[in-house]
Amino acid sequence: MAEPTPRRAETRQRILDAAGVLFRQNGIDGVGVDAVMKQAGLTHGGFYAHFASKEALAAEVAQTLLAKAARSWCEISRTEDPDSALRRIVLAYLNPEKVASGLGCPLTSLGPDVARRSAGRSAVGGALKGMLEALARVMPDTPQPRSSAIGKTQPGHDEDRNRRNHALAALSTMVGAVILARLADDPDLARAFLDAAAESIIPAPANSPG
Amino acid sequence: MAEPTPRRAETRQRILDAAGVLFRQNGIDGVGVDAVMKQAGLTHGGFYAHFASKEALAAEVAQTLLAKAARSWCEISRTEDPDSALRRIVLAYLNPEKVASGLGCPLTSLGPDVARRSAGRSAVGGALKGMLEALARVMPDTPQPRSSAIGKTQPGHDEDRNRRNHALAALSTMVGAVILARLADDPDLARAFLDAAAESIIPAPANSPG
DNA sequence: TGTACATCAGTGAACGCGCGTTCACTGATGTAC
DNA sequence: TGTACATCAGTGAACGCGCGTTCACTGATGTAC
Repeated sequence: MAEPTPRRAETRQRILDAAGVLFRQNGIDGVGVDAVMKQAGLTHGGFYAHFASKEALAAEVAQTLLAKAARSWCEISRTEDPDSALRRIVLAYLNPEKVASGLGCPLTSLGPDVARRSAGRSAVGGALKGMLEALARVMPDTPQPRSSAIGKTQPGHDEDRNRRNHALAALSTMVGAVILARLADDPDLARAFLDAAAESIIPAPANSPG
Repeated sequence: MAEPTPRRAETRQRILDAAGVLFRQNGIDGVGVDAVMKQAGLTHGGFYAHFASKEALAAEVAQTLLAKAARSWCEISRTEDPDSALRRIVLAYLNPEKVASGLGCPLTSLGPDVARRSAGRSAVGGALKGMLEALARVMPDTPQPRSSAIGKTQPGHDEDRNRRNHALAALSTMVGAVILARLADDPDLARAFLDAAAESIIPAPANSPG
């Protein structure tokens, strides 16, 4: 009931960090509570003093990592001009070494797993919207001219809607490219997915997303 | 050593089909051999007369489903003009009911799971390339003009490279959009991912990918 | 056509194992006087 | 400063369970004569 002891909170965080690494690399079902606690430097018995269940841990891991990504994108979108912010966000997301490490955005490693668990889905909902808002803020408006718009909203509204659609598509492209790059047995093909995705999102010529 | 009996081959196919449904809906680790065999109308003991292990089944399920998708795309790309073929392929992939069912392309449900298993990765390599080739064949060349090309290859080569890059990015977008749509707890957001992805891939105005 | 036998697909009991979870206990930390 | 006690984070043995896998067996199918 009282405030959690500093030490307790720190241990809890260590468990979250350990699970963040292991779950992304091996999948939620591919890692036992035992392994998570060992990675955190503890024994498995103490786990349930910090989390109600392994499922609760998984949901919180996804939520925490996604919220961290959303905060980082918000920060970048506020401190840089839109073009360079977009560039930085996209190239960091598609960085080949990060992709190969299996770490990076949990959407690419845990997406389908989290989507199957209702606890997971509701946990990540807010962070996902945060990522989309940050991304929409740095998206260029209408890179290619759009024909036959229905034109019933005020000017400015359409721009926002357009930027939001670009953000939705761009996040889809990034998530898919990372998953497909990890799936490709051929390293050249893996790299090609990442490069093609970066090129399709970043308007200016992009030579090397490394 | 001899030819497999017709009955044997048919049973094997029933197991593959059952696993194709269950693995996509619940994940590979979320379904036991027991459940697969029950869904196929058999008992669990007979499984190992048809497959060496559950891992081998998983790899073959992914390979089979992906090869089927590649064949379907090839067929569409050969029998229709590129624009309508692309439209049909993309709208079928992003169909909201199919997405909600959890069936459809195994890349979206099993992608990260398969990517973690080396047997899985090597099993799907060929089919993945087949999908990309079919997609590249129906992709429009340079929807937006590309500036500062290095221009050292023959004309025609650049077009191919460009179409291939579009195919890589388009497949990434489709895979990501389906995963994110399933992850979104909000049905409007789910629909928005699918619509935005379709609109970003299909050049002409696309009103409803249903 | 009918009987005897070989083949083989599928059954279901059994195995060991690792998982998620519980709980009585230990040992360290912090407070009271 | 030092002792006695309460609190509490973490330990590790134990639990039941479900999983992947094996195997002796059954019952149906097909062949030989």
